[in-house]
Amino acid sequence: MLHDLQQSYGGLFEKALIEEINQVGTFKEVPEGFLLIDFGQYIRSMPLLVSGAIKVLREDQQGNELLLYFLEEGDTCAMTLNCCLGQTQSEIRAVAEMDTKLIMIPIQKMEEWTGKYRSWRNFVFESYHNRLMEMLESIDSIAFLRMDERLLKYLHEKIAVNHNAILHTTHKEIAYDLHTSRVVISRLLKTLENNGAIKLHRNNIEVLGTDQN
Amino acid sequence: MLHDLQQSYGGLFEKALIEEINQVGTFKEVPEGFLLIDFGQYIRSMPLLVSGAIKVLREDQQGNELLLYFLEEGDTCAMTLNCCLGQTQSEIRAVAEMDTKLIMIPIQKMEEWTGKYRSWRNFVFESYHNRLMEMLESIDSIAFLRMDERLLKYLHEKIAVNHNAILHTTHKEIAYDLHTSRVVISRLLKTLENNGAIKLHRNNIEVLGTDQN
DNA sequence: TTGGATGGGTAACTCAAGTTACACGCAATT
DNA sequence: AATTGCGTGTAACTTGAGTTACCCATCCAA
Repeated sequence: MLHDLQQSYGGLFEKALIEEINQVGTFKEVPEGFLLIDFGQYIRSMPLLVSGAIKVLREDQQGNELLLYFLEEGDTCAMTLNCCLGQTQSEIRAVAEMDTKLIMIPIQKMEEWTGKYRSWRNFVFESYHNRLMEMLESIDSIAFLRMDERLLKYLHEKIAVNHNAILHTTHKEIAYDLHTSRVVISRLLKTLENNGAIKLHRNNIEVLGTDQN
Repeated sequence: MLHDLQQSYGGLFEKALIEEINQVGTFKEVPEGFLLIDFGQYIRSMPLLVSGAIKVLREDQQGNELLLYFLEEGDTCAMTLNCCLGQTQSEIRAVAEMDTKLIMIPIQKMEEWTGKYRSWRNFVFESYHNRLMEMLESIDSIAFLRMDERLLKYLHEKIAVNHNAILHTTHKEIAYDLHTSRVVISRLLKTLENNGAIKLHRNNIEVLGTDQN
């Protein structure tokens, strides 16, 4: 774990903090699709992402989902920070987008460290900042873009976190993430294919014209 | 200013911090409609709200707006926090919803105080928390509600911050805030009136069935 | 008092997106 | 080989909301 820690957070945290994390943190490895946090759950520890990616989702009253953003290496879950501090329930669902490695920090340490380590404080502030920016991005997409534009953006985000221009997913799952119906996604994907932006296959989508090809 | 400070933040901050704020902060009083921050501006000070309310907006590429949330007494602008720390430009526009009193803190103090005062740290964290929750609320509304529901919710939020069930506003302004067109708002308002939820007058809307009546 | 600006009402049309329904192929299981 | 479930394609219809156009009323300044 120490190696992973130094790899991902060595440049960010001072030595003493790295050591503390190494002592009180627990290493966790979860497979793709693993449900890390669900709505209404109380959170007892805070995740630091070492590798992989996490999908953060919101749910409406009918149980339909909406993707908020992805977390990647070096990120932490700001919503978790919130819940820890406020002792409130989780407002979001977090699912492993791929096989993912994390270090879990007991929440008691959080408060302690914010007083003790300047680098930790800055890290927490920066996490909040990043999450707010991602929420803004998300609002922009939902409020200002048409579904076809949102879809294309989604595909490119997904490529970025997966480092692979071939997305192993289904139309149904995309529809869940974008809070629409499968039929709509199939229709729009077909149009994108006709425009030469992507190629459709069973269970995967090849996105053309990206750096990952 | 000291009086206002103690009124709004006395229970929150320790004495020493209140005194520091009193020394370095500058009191500011702005009229309704005053543009406090605009997109792209660099921010040199951070506002603490003493009384009144502030409307925080996002803009799309065509220059159309979208209301994100309101700030009230005891709040601060988390987006400002962000911008101060990151030295980046403002991502939002902030407009006084009514005559508003603020205390402006030079941003250099922010960093200093987060190390020095626990109450300040908690205040900043809590502000971030509140803003994230409001962004979530905002996303819920945009993504999950129909325009008529969003409109009704908007009216009630507006009543809450104005402490008055008669809203002095125009259909056009509501349309801006909800990122739609005046015609759509007029249509929906008329339906609400026919359902007995509101009464329409020139330049003001009376919302029925609230505590403020 | 007249003309312009602003606020609001309403009809008619367009379009993006959601819904329903059904067809077909692929893959795993029996 | 037959069954079942899943992933996808597509047509036909519905609906919420954006657009255009034109109406009238109020208010204010020239």
